[in-house]
Amino acid sequence: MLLSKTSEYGIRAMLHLAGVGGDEYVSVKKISETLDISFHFLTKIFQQLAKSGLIDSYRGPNGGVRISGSASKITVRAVVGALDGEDLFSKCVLGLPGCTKDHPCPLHEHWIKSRSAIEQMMSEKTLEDVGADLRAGGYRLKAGALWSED
Amino acid sequence: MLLSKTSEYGIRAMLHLAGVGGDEYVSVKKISETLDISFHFLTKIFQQLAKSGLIDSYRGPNGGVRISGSASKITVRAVVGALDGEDLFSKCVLGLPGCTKDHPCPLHEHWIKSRSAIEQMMSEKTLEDVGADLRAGGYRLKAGALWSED
DNA sequence: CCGTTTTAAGACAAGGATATCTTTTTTGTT
DNA sequence: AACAAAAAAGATATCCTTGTCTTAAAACGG
Ligand code: FES
Ligand code: FES
Repeated sequence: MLLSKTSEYGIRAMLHLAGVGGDEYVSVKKISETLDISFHFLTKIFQQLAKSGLIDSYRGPNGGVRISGSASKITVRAVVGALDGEDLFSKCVLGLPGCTKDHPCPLHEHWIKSRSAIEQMMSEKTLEDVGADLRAGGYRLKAGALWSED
Repeated sequence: MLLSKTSEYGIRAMLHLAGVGGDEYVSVKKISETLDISFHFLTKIFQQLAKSGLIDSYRGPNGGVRISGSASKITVRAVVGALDGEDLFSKCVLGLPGCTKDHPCPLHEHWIKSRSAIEQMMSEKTLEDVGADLRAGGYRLKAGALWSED
């Protein structure tokens, strides 16, 4: 699998926040119910995203999480980096240590092209872009239903 | 991680066999020592590859494994398919069930392009091609040393 | 001040991937 | 026939990811 469940859930949750828009705090409970993701697991994921500075969190009644700063400055690439780390974007496809042009495995030249394509794809998608797509309709963030705010 | 350890090891072992060339049986023990891969684990992997028809195996003294049929007909793509299955080449990047144009997630259009690029990269690399590359020199299949037959 | 809502943090359980070990079966050699 | 070499098969162990549960801390409203 390309991404861990942690990243899959984390991206879906962040894209959902982008779709909702605004700078209101949304409770993790609500998000987990809307997207059919385990509440406790999602809580852990948001804690990681908070430590990475991608979200703000606030406790107490009407608390929750929200995208930190501007959604136009955060990319899917950043979310993956915060949750899964840099391995996908830096490591050898065969798992050999030190993937460089000087010590290539037989797939190196081809792999780094695909790897860059993935990274670029994730880097050019800002949360703001996806939020607009979601609101325009036709896309989904969970099984069985098109996106809606709640 | 893109590929499981099973696929990483399996590809390295198959590429090694391609580098050795010929239709002699090579013992799994020898391969595991040459590539620094756990012998027992590699045995399991070759058993899967045998069931998929990508290798022949033979027991007893001077037995071992060899590429089945022609190395020019087997691709890295086929090895991954046999060991990790088709998920990488068919599933939604966000893990949603049923990745199709009709029920797209917000990353669908971009992801299927990257996904196809990966599949094509792996499909155009035959074992024969890589075997020739290895023998020409300059590539590695293990940490710390360029490829050699043993 | 007290109770409720919410995130934070930590403990724990279930599962799969990875790794190791032992036994069995096949084959070749002496 | 006896022995050795090698893959096949199965049992078990270790680790990491995933998932659940419990308790603590913060914030708000009455
Ligand atoms: S060394 Fe293998 S992809 Fe770079
Ligand atoms: S539906 Fe998500 S990649 Fe196709």
